[in-house]
Amino acid sequence: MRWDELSSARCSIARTVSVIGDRWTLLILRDCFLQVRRFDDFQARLGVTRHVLADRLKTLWAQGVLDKVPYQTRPVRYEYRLTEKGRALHPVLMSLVHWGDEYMTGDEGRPLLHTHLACGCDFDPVMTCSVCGEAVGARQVQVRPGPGA
Amino acid sequence: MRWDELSSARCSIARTVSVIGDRWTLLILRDCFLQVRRFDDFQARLGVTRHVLADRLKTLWAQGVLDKVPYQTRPVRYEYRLTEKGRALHPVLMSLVHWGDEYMTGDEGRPLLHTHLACGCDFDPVMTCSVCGEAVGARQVQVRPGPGA
DNA sequence: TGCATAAGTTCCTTTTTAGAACTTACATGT
DNA sequence: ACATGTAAGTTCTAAAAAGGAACTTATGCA
Repeated sequence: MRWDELSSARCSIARTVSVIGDRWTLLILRDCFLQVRRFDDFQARLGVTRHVLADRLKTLWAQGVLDKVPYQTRPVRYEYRLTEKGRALHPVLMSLVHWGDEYMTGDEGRPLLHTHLACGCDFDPVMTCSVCGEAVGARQVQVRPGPGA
Repeated sequence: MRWDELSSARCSIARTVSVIGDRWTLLILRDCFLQVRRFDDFQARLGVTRHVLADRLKTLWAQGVLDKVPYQTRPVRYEYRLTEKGRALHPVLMSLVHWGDEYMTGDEGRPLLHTHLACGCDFDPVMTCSVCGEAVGARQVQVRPGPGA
């Protein structure tokens, strides 16, 4: 399976990975959720080469994950903002953060704390079942073919 | 920031991405959750080159995400199984699946359905707050430096 | 002996990335 | 007018990674 075939695989993970399954793309998205919006800001924060950054931003825009919004004219310059489709990646990023907090944090403690504004508390993300609301573990999930299989 | 510097960044996403932020690694993990365990099975299912597969499995083993378990002697052969650290990546994979189901599925419907064995229903994963139990949206999360910042 | 199996490894070519400089279209200060 | 600065890329070359196919190792089986 080559990279460009991934998006047509009959697998939602493969399709998602075809859009965001890249080291730099995930870090760009992290910064998007932290309100970073401009080319040079991404570049300075990430240390990615400008070439790769331009390529990844173009892909994310083409996929409808990011929107280009003009923030000045003469010359026209655009900033990048998450679309609704992009904001829907929030659980992915939160899952990545949580795993890093749990398994990649040393004695110094976690780098960032997250506050749930609705209840005012620092929290960890918990993956739950949309039907019964209980937390879902890996061993409680069974998979079977769907209509698109 | 070079790739090998990622793991030492003061960011849990960067640290997580330094382990699993690769197209093939994510697909390998997908197959691990689907009970694929042997080299040739991964290779046949993914179509990844054997070279890259060997490299990614070695990295995942070195990071404690996969365990090598001998399943025969003469010659000794090992199969790869998720460790507890590896199973903890389940929410990441479920988030990726769900986003793909929502945004990358055509008219034919989703490729796979997931049943929550505890309640017996097909479900979608919902990211909730560990404190209040409510669903958490991107705009209800505020970030601030933690002890490891 | 000859063929098959499983898990890699090796070799060579193609693609991607890193790093630094260059370009374009303006605004601002001297 | 002219030099300098800013933002968002683009271009160029060398280095690193990935693709593809064949080869290796250790063993079982006919």
